[in-house]
Amino acid sequence: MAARRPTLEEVARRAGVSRATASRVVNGSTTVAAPIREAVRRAVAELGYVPNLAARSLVTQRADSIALILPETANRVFSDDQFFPGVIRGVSQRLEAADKQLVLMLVGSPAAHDRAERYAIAGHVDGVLFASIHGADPLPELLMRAGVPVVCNGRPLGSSRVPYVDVDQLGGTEAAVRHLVAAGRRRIATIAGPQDMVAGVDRLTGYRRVMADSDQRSIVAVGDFTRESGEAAMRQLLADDPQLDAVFVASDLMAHGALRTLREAGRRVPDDVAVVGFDDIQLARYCDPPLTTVRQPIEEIGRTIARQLLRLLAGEQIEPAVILPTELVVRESA
Amino acid sequence: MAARRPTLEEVARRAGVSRATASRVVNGSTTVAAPIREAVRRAVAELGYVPNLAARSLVTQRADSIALILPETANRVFSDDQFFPGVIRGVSQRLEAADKQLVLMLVGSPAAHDRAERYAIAGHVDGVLFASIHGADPLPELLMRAGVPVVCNGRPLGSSRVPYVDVDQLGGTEAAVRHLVAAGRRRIATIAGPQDMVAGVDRLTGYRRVMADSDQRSIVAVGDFTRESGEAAMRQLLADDPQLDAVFVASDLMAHGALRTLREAGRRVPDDVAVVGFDDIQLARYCDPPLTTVRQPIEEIGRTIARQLLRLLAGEQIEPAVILPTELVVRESA
DNA sequence: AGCAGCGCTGAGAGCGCTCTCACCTCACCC
DNA sequence: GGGTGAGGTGAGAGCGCTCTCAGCGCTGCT
Repeated sequence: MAARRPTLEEVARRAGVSRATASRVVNGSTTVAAPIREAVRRAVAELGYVPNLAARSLVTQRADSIALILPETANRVFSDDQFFPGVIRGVSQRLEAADKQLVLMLVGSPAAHDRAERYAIAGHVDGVLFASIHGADPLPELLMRAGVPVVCNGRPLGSSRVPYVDVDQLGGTEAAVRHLVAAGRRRIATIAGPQDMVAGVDRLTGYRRVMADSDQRSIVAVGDFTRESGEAAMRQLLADDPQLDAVFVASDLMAHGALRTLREAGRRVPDDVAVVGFDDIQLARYCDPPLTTVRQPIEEIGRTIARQLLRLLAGEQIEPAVILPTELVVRESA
Repeated sequence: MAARRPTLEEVARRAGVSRATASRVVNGSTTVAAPIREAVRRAVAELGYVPNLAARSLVTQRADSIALILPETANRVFSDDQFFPGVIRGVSQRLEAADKQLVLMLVGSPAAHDRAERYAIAGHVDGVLFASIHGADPLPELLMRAGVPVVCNGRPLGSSRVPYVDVDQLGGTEAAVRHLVAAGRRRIATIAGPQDMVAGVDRLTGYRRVMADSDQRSIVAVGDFTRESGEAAMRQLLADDPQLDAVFVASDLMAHGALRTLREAGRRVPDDVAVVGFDDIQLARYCDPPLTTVRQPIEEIGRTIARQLLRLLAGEQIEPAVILPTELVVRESA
């Protein structure tokens, strides 16, 4: 298939030096005499030599690349139009600075799950980052036990000792719901996220807590963070309690769906029903009306998980958890 | 860092066989006696053995994984809320069936570009897929010359011999613009995509062709496929020709931005201005009004580039180009 | 009885690289 | 003039695996 590629041996021969010296030049060692260095460089250029990474990592025990595992189908990953890209961008920034290759792996199916596991344990990557973990996915824990450095985005459900980085879900949610209470709303419902994800669970917990504090009854529907599910959940809520005057929606995408249902049902936002989302994705600004929502520092999450992993790789001790702040952004929908 | 992992040697010793036999069992050879096979399996399980892929691919010259390179910043990649995920899903399906690992690489910066090049040439992957190529990016051609099997999504600009898969951009565009002409629109503008991408160029060409055929003047603004650019381009068009009664927008995301500008300018859609998009992303259905657009078989693109690459890897001869059909989807915006 | 042939296993080479260690050359100094 | 050490280079081991090839014990045929 692929043309045979030149080896270091050939480069060395052409430059009239030993393999060891050629290797030194390729790897930027300074202890090589200038003329020899030049000769090797020329040989490399002429042959179009590129080191075989498999051979290199076999001896160095490093792969100089790290995996970002998104345990989702590609659909979910990308339908959320700013969360993943933001995280990825943050991760990229940090890894690029450390000259590590970022490898993205989407594991939706069980087969892909297994393959990713083997891939990571087999030493193709030096460490693994997880984003958006579903349920008590055993993979992070499993990899950690196998000796692979791991950092998660989002507190893992279940009892896990995997270090993670999360945002202040509870704080953000409570700020949002209190905002509705303070505005005089009396029947505040919520569209919760999937209850097998920690973001789904925490945002519902925050909502319930404020409701209890202000002696209001909880009105709950559950979605899965997609637009369609937001639409359906909103219909459900209107059926359950036609009198509701506010909704806290656990993601902006679901809020977008909810807005559509409200429009179809003839409710004006925010006059009849106030709506608050979560995430502050780009779309939030383009909703009609623009969405009041909870902003999370998405890129910072990416940068932070990458930084923690790099520290781990460097042999440092790292915090078991890092919590980043959230912030309520008030626009027109509430 | 990582705990020392067991080697095949240790598995063999524990099972009381040679390394060769252990290897045979691990790789599923049938020519091993059942009791020995069992013993090896047990040893593998007990030690938690996972083959070192670097060592394996060093000798087999295969990596059993293929790269999908997205030469974009993560932002652009994901803001398009259905194109990339669709392609990725299609690719995943095919590769999973072939038991190959998919490695996604986002190369936005020049540094990442170089790293990706080395990564691919260094044999970390058996082949490379490209999606959404910018300008005359030399990377595909370069990799091909280096002996790496390559297939592109989208006809590469410039003179390239890299095999590709594309949709019928011209046909789709012409259908869309003719639809506007047939509806009696007399001042049809366009918001074109970036002119360093073939999708941007072709869709503008198609528009111009129909305009010329129907003796209408072209009214052109150029965006970069993002929502913001669509918004800005629409403002530009309204300033250039306040009388325009239709717009063909080269992507749904830009169309979403354009709709907002039109609403702000007080134009009713489709009464005052008809709008047609391109892509048929999910959002199109959620626009207000729902967007008439050109659907392209996104997942099929992914499946097709993957299939072509796998055929290439298998040593087959493949077509230099495969063109997939597009289809006009009429909703309410035009 | 002898030998071909089959089913199975083990020895060993070698994939392309890095890295240790020994060595070789020169100043430079006492 | 000999010793010392710095600066540079090469030989060779070995990373963990696959795969060829030889060899083992049998069966079954001549």
